[in-house]
Amino acid sequence: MDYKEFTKLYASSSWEIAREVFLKNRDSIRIQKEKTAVNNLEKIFNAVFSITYKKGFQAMSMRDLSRETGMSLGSLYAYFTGKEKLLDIIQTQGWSIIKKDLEEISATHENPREKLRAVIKAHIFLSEFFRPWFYFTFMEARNIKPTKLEAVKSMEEYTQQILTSILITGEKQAVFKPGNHELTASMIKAMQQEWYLKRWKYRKLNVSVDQFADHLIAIIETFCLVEDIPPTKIE
Amino acid sequence: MDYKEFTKLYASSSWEIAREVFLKNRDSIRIQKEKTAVNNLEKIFNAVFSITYKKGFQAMSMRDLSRETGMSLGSLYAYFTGKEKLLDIIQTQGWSIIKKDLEEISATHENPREKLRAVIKAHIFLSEFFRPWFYFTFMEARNIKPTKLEAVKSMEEYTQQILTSILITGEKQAVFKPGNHELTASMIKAMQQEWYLKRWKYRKLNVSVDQFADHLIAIIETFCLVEDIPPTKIE
DNA sequence: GTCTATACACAGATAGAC
DNA sequence: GTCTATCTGTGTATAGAC
Repeated sequence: MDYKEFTKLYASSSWEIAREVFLKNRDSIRIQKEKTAVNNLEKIFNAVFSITYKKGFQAMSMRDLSRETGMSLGSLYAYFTGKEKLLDIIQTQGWSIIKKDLEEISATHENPREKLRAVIKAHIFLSEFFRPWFYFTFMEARNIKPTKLEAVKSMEEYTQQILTSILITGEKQAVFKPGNHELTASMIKAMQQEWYLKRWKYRKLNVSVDQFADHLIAIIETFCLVEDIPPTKIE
Repeated sequence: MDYKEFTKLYASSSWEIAREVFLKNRDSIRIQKEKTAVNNLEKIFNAVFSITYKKGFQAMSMRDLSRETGMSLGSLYAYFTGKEKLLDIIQTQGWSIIKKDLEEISATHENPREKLRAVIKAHIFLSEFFRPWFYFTFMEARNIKPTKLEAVKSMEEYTQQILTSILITGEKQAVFKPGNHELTASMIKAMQQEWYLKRWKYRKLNVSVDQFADHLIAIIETFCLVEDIPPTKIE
């Protein structure tokens, strides 16, 4: 599967994400009409991403946000009770996107080798499609309250656990070599993260998301596979 | 070489770093006595790292810094002309540390295989020793002015270039396989970065910096080396 | 060299008209 | 549902005593 196919099958649109946020937070949002609310939420999120990419969430003032969205200060506060709540909404939704799609994909494949490929690719493709959400959740993780921070860390451990268990299962089936699977899983995560943290670099180098994912998989398969079956034989 | 040996050979102390900053910025620092200035600068840097690790530089107030250092607001402003200047000093010094030691090490080895190992390890060991500097320069890179930001990006490209050229030289000498070396170098950098961005994870997993570095090198050598010479044969 | 006290700008947030 | 006008706290930075 390449990125193009992926987007057709899995990715929900930016509007659908905003709608999900609206439904989840109806009690704290003062707007009644769904269409208005969802459209403006979408506008707000895009503005937040655009501003914070350059200077971070703390440095973004509500006046910045007002200018970028074209909405007044007063209006903004009808969509969230305060700046902190806005941060919380985006963070929570970000982690929710990651978790949902990753679980879906890790359930669909049987063979460990294919499963490993599918999960690695899915995560990279997701991070490409929802790059602002991924980037934001990572970079602004420090700004959330300690209680929520624990949730973030366990989320990191959870997604790593998915990879580790694939490697362990593969070893039992003699598909993968023995080794420190936990550490290998960490390295995979590190490389996946690179894609959304340093996009400017890959745009400059003219590396596509498909190339990037294939290269990562080549490195990991060379390291993990018992026999080096040429990649063309499967799929 | 392991981490313990490395620290004996290369790393300059926290005090020496502060002294270097003092000498570089004598014109903007209002304190005359070297000993006083250097001691306080060291205290200030440690306080900045401790506070910003939790909430970021923008969220750190000068009052926070005053509390953490035990110095008054007025005193702090004798060491730097403003908060922005403080950020600039730390960023500049951070990049300077990385550049200096990396150049030194990449010049010391001849054989491409050993050179690749040495450079990879050196970067990881450096980031362990100066973790607060590395973490800070990465996480707060967004807060610097666009002109300086270009310098940061070219720094990233420069360190990557060191790795790429080792891989290219190695390919010419038939030590490394052909491939997209630029992309491989990127992946190495991504994994190196993981060490200082997610230290909490490796502390929890009980992974030492030596283990981490060896695992990274094993992955990369398995992927790049023409023949898989057992690692014990060299060094 | 370091302190306390203070100036002044700008942030987040709300009230109330439309 | 959205706007403008405004309140109040906190931030950076400085003046001037010690």
